[in-house]
Amino acid sequence: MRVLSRDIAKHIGKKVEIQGWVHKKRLLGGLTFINVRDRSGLTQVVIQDKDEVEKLRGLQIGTVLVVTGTAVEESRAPGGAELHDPMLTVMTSVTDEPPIEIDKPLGHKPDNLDTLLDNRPIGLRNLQETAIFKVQAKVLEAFRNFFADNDFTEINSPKLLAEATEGGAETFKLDYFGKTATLAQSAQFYKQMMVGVFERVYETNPTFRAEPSATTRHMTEYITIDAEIGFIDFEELLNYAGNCLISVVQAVQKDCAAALKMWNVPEIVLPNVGEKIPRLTITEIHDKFVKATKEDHTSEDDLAPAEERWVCDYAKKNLGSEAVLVTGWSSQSKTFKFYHRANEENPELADRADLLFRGVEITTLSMREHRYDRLIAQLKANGGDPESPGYAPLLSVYKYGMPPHGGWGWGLERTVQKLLGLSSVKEASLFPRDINRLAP
RNA sequence: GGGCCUGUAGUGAAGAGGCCUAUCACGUCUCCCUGUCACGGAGAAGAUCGCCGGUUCGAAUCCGGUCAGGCCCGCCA
Repeated sequence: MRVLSRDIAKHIGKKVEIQGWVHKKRLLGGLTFINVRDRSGLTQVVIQDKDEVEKLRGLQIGTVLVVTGTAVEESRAPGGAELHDPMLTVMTSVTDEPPIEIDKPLGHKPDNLDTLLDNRPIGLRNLQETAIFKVQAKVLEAFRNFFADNDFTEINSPKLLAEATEGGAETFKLDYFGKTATLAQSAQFYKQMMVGVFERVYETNPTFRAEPSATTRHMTEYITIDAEIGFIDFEELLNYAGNCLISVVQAVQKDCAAALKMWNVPEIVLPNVGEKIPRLTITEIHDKFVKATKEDHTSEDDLAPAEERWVCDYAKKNLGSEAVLVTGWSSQSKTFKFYHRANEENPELADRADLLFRGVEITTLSMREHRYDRLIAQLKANGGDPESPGYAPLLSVYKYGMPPHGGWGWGLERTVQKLLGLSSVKEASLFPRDINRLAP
């Protein structure tokens, strides 16, 4: 009966069997320590019998073992317990040394990112790398909990589409039995349609962008946490997003303390649950940024990357939050998409915001235009054809009754990147895809 | 797409015209070591310095090209 490393301390004095990978060997002559890795962590095994040690001769880290031994309480052992008088059985022997070290932190210098990613299948066994994806899993779990608590239904929309319609990002095209298909650049239209069915929906799926972006925050495939909420106003939408971020961060702080420590994450400065994420308009940020840096972006209708970094730092120092909701977007610029809704009192502005966290945009949220006639007018003004098969299914739901609604697209990897202070978003993806990487 | 930068054993780094027959650390191999946890000690193997060409008496080092990456900007989330 297999016992996991995390449960060794519950079996003190008993003979137990563990199964896992050799993670580290330390030979001290008459005494040998090995660490055996399983899904719950490491077990220290103390070997004194020379014949047992000999079984490991020539075998490398990664060798898969069955070890039976006596669980012993030992204050000098990591975790307070270890296995004594072990009997080793090699399940899978490994004679090749790993191409990348797995028993100590790997370098994350940008210059060496390529090596790190080329060796991903093995490098991810490094516990520091594993921790990134434990955090990612926790983030996803926290999102799901947030959505469940708020009565959302999880959906999965198709990623193979007939044509690109949303506008904005470039799409990937591929052969589809002689026709051209595109990979979904977002779940936008489908989640909007599903508001007419479920009111509140979300999905956590990949999305594909054929943008030639070569930066530390872009990938061609990434996971978005897409949410869409019916019967909501802009103010409520902003609060939903803010509360969602806070609850996700708190879940990570509560359950991933070891990972945060491993990555030397400084204290995360955010408001408490129920309090509001600070809001600043684009204009306010432009003005403050000019004063602080003499760098002028006041004529632009979007924030420059340097402004995004600066304003999060500013808010951390002055507003008690490393997250900022950026409002005050123009409804007259190309940042305004045809399905966005202009503000009722000030039609020059859009009911739209970006959520910035630790210097990067992690979420875009907006209210959608739900009034059929206005939506058609906005689409036409944008050059779109309401009769085209790309728009007709979406438009039909507005014809047959949609409430005011809004939602967001939230970048999972960016969130994890910023949570752990990783230098590139690619480090927060198991197998990242970018402009020049398609493997592994 | 534009600008700037990098490429040296499996991994990470040093070397910036001759001291290079290329140095160090980790890893690997052999030996010693009974409380290690980035164990320690002694020794060994492992690199035609990304590739092609040029300058030079002499190139890891300078120049040109090329390939592979990175960072910032643009685009975009």
